[in-house]
Amino acid sequence: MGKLPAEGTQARRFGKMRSAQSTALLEDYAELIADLLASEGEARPTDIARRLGVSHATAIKSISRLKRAGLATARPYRGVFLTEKGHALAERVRVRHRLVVDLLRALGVPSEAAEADAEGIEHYVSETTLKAFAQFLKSRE
Amino acid sequence: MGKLPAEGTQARRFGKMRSAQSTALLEDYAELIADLLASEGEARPTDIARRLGVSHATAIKSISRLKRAGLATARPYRGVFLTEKGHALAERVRVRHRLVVDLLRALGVPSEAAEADAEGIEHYVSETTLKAFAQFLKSRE
DNA sequence: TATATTATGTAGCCTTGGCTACATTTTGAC
DNA sequence: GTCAAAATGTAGCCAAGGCTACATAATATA
Repeated sequence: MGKLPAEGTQARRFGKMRSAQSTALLEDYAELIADLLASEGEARPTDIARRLGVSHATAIKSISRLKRAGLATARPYRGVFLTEKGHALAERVRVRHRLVVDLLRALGVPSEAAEADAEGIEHYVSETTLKAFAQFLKSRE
Repeated sequence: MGKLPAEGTQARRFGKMRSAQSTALLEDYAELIADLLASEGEARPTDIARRLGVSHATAIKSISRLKRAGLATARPYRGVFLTEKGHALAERVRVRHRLVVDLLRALGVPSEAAEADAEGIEHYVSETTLKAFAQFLKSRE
């Protein structure tokens, strides 16, 4: 059976997980907005909503959270843009996403599953683990 | 840049992620309750709360969700038990957790980071990816 | 046994992140 | 330039999952 870790250790792990969970959504929005800006030249709430599979009302509400977090700016009827901080986050997320997908692929996970699973996994991978992933991929070349 | 996947594909991936997110907590509770039952002979709300790092009130509320989901039973002041369904879930989660930790370790992630990250990652690993993990580990022996 | 401590349970509040329904603004087609 | 369609925004609802504060039950100790 899963021999129990010390109470404090276990509580700390779960706490870390909960905080990762709360930033996961912001990360996804930032990454998607960056992608839309790059490929379409603009990021409109309706497109964001369609791509995330949520209602436009939900997307708009989340966008205002991004604004509150200092990650995005948006004026009514004028699309969404990322702040410096938002761009930096999006870039970090993009790199991490790529790394997770590449690792899964290297382990023999089919592309579609790798892309889909990475969407969830990426938010919970620590720097330490990311380094190990990169190392492993490099050693494989 | 992250070339955008087709709209529908992307929306489906995010939807899957959201549904995984909503079961993650139930999975964690089931696993922890199983561990406590195995090692202590009982699973008390206060212990569960301490191990998850939440208040006992939060734990009790979550336990009632487990009951509603048919995963657990509990009578006032008498501890928490798992139903058949709850046990089955806990067992599946335990196996998956082990596999994820072992894989991370095999990739060179230090134990503590592997255990901590697995806590978040495990909920988002598909059957397909799990199989690939097992295969990879086997090929390494 | 009486009492203090600990565990459990309840109530009520908050934020997040979904939704629908409705109002308003912009845009595009005539 | 008008008017219909599409996009955007607002309001209000819900459940999940946190919390604190308070009440009650069980247990351990003097």
